Amino acid sequence: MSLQIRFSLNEGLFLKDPQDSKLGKNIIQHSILLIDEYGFESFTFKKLAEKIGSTEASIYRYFENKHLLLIFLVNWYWEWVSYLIKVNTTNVIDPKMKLKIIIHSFVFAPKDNPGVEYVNESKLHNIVISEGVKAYHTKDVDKDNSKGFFKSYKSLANEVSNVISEINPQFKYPYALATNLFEMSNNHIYFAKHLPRLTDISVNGNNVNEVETMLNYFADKLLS
Amino acid sequence: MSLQIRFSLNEGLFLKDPQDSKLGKNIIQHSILLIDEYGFESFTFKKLAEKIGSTEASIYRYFENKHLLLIFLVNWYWEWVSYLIKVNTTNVIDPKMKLKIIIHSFVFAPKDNPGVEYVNESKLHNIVISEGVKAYHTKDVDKDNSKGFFKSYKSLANEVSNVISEINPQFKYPYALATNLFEMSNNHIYFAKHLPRLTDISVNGNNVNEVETMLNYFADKLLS
DNA sequence: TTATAATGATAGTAATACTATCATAAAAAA
DNA sequence: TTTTTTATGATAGTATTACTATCATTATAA
Repeated sequence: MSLQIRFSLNEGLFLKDPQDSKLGKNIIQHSILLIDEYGFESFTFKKLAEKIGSTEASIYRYFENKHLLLIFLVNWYWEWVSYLIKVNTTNVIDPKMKLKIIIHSFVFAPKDNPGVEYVNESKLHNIVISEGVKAYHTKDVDKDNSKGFFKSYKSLANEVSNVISEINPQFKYPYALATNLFEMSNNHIYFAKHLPRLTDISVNGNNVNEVETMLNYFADKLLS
Repeated sequence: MSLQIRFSLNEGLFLKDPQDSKLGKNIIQHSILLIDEYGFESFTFKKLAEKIGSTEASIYRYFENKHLLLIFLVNWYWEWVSYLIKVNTTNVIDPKMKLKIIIHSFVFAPKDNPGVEYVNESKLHNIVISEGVKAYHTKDVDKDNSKGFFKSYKSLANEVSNVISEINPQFKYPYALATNLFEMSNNHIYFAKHLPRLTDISVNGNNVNEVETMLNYFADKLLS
């Protein structure tokens, strides 16, 4: 019954592809649960090993360190969003409609078809919202970037910027708008939950309708 | 000759106000230099102690941990920006002009009058850009927020949102636009330097003119 | 059935993030 | 000035983290 999705993520991110083995899938599954529960700083390979009844040494055979694991998860998420967008926009020609669907796809990503048994997309989305920026806010960012660790995000931004340029070829900032839509989405969901005075929208439970409305408003207005 | 600016920061951020003593000022001064140099993760109180010829124990008498020190620095930065905005917008009545000056103030904050001898505003700005998000992306965010640790940022966002509402009282997202201008500024300076495919602008040296132009364009368009 | 690869078990190390205690120096009060 | 208080320095110690190394065992594939 379940989709057998398997993303080709940058091979530098892992020592051994975790998508290929039971233990690897376990690492992915429970690292998502634990990072969501403890936060990235308090998450350790030791806790993870205990949780899955394995050992630190075994986990280190898959990931060099927890930072690369985080980048892996974030990439997985963006690949998943790209996949959703691709599926939802096939046969859509109107670029305005496309952008609407794109926005819907990533704001509601975790609600749409949970596709892989060992990935809790909703919690992964929470991780991207709460910890995602830490993937590229490090002193290693240039080194990591040169290894292609952010390719998933960059190619997604590229696709969205193309749609933006289709809507309005004169618009000067298609990349900035594309990334800003993603960043705003994550930021304002986070603000609504934790720092509500920094936003106008509210998120009740996991109802992110207001975020979608806001992003559509911003996009429409900027591209008009 | 130098301005004797002294910001009243939330007292929960420190055990002893570092602005009150030679050692305290040394801690601030060199923590900025070291965080800028090593990044927040690799920055330790031990390294800082060595650098200023003091001891870990002494630094712990000022700050409970490096995370609170980071929040302190970020707050200091936002107080500094608030101060600049206040100075630059006195006697300006036109809200559109006000917003232009606000944008200019925070994009060029480090270039305008370095005001405090022991704070390198330019490097502090770099820290806010590279590490600032980590101040509130933690599992303690709600606890920290309830202690008022993010008040400086929230009150700045509030002031800017008031100007936005003056320009266009019908605009539905004054807070979101205000915070987005700040976040975009930091993000896209960072992108331009490290992940250029995620933005349209470029930053040559420390020339952030294109960022200012972009933010003005976004603000104008959204509020028209 | 034997080789090969994957995992587990255990141990060990350097660094981090602290806490505690006591001595000394500097500043303020008497 | 002398005393008291406060700030800082020096040193030591602990639990945890982020690994690395080695060897044994169990699956899997040849």
